[in-house]
Amino acid sequence: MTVRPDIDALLAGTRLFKALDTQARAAVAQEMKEARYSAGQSIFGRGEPGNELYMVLEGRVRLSVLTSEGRELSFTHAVPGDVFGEIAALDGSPRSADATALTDVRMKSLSSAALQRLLSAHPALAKSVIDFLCVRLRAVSDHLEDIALFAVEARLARFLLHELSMRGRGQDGDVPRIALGMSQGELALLIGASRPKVNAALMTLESAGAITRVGNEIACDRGLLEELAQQP
Amino acid sequence: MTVRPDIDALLAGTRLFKALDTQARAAVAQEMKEARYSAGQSIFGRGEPGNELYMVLEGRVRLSVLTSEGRELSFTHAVPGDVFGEIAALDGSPRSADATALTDVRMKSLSSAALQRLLSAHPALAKSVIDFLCVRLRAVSDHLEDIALFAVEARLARFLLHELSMRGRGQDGDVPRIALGMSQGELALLIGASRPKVNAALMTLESAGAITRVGNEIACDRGLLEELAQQP
DNA sequence: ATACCCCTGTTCCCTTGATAACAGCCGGGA
DNA sequence: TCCCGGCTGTTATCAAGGGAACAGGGGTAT
Repeated sequence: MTVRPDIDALLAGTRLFKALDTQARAAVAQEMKEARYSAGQSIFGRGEPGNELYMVLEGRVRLSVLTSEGRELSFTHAVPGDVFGEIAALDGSPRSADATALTDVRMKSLSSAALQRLLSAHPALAKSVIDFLCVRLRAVSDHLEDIALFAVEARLARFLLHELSMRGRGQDGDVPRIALGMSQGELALLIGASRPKVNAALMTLESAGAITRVGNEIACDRGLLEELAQQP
Repeated sequence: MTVRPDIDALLAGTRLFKALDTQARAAVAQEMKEARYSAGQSIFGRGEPGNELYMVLEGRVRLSVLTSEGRELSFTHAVPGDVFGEIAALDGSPRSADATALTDVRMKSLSSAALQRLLSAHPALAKSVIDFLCVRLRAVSDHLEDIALFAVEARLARFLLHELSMRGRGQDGDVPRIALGMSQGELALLIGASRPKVNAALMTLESAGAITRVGNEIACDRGLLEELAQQP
C-alpha cells in the first residue's frame, strides 16, 4: 500500500484543482486534513449542513439518495482522485445526497471556509471550479437521460462504456478491461434497476460477446457495447 | 406587451448575474444581443459547438434530448428571466441538449467570448456562476431522483410543487395557482412519462382534491400534493 | 360553413421490470 | 472443521407503464 501517495500529484490530476500553479496547489494541500472512515460508515447524510469537501485517497464512497419508503439510487461512486461533497461546500446549502464508505476509506478534506478563502486568493481556482461543475452537470444529465430513455441492458452497456472512458486502461488495439470493484447489488443502484435484472443483463451482454468476465475484471468489446447502448 | 422590459432588472433577477454591482451589470447588458426565434424553431442542437448563452425575455424554450429511436425527454423549460445554454458557453464543449422554441421567443444572447472577458474583469461574476451551476446541479439531481424512484403520479405532484416554489404566486393562506402554459404532451416529456399516463395522473390528483383546474390554471393544495409526492 | 389540426380524455393490449424466493458458492471466523 | 453471511445465478408472479388507437371539442384558416 502506498504510504504517502503524492498529494500534490493527486490535486494536479483532479479537475477541481488542475488549473492551479504549483504554488497555489501547495496552498490547497496545506489546508487539507486527513479523514478516515471504515467500511459501511456514513460520511454525511442528505439535509445535513455541509462544511467540507473530500478528495478520496484510498477506497470507495457511494453517493446516493434514499426515499422514505426505502428505495435507493446511487448517483456515482467516488474512487481515488475523485472529489465529492463540493456542492454544499460551495453554495452553503445542505447536503444533497448521502455519502457512505463502501470500503475503508482514506481521504483529505477541505473546509468550505478554506475553500472560500482559496477562491478569493486564486482567481484561477474559480475557473477550475466552473469547469468542474460543468463536467458534473453533463454527467448527471447523461445519467438522467440513460435512466429515462434506455432499457436496463442498454444502461448497463452505457455504464461500462462510461467506466472505460473514465478509468479504462488497456491501450491501443488491446481488449480493454474494467475492474468494477463492486457487487451486482451496487451496480444495480448505479444503473437504477433491480439486482436480478442487472444479473440477467450481464448474462445477455456476455452471450452477445460484448463482455467477457475474467476473474473480477470485465473485458469489453467497445464496438459491440456501443451498438447495444443504442437499443431501446 | 412590454416593449422595453428593463434588461437590467431581468439581469438582477437572474442567479447568474444577481451578485454583480450595477456597473458590472451594465457591462453585461452592453454585451448582450437581441435574438428572436419563432414557434417550433430549433435554437441549437446537441453536439453543435456552443458559442453563446441566452436569457429569455418572452416566450418558452424546451431543453430536451432525443434518442436515435425517437424517444424524448425534456430537462426543463426556460421562461422569461431564465438563462440557458450556459454549460457549453462556459466550458467550450458541444451543446449537451437541444433547445427548441415552443412559442415565439425573444431573448438576449451573450457570446462565450464576452462571457470569458466578463469573468476575468469581474471576479464577483465567478461566484455568481458557481452558485448558478450549483442550483442547476441540484435541480438535475432532483429530476433524476424523481424519475428513478417515484411513480408517475408522485412525479406529477413533485413537478407541481416545484413549479409552485419557482413561479408560484398566490401568497399567504390563499390557494396557490399555477399557469402551466404547456400541453399535456409537453408535461409528459418533462415528467418522463407517456401522455395518457399524465392525463390519468392529473385526473387522479384532481379527484383526490390535490388540484382543481380553473381555465388553464391549476389551483393546488400544497399539503395534499406533498403527501402524494411521497408515495411509491 | 367546412375542413383541418391539435389538444384532451379514455380504453386495451402487451412489454418491461420489480419483488420475492431459493439454491449454490466462496471466504472468513469460531 | 463447520457455520454463517454475502454474493451470484435463476425462476415465477404481478404491477406499472408504454404504445396505438379512437372519440369529442375548440380554434383557425380556407
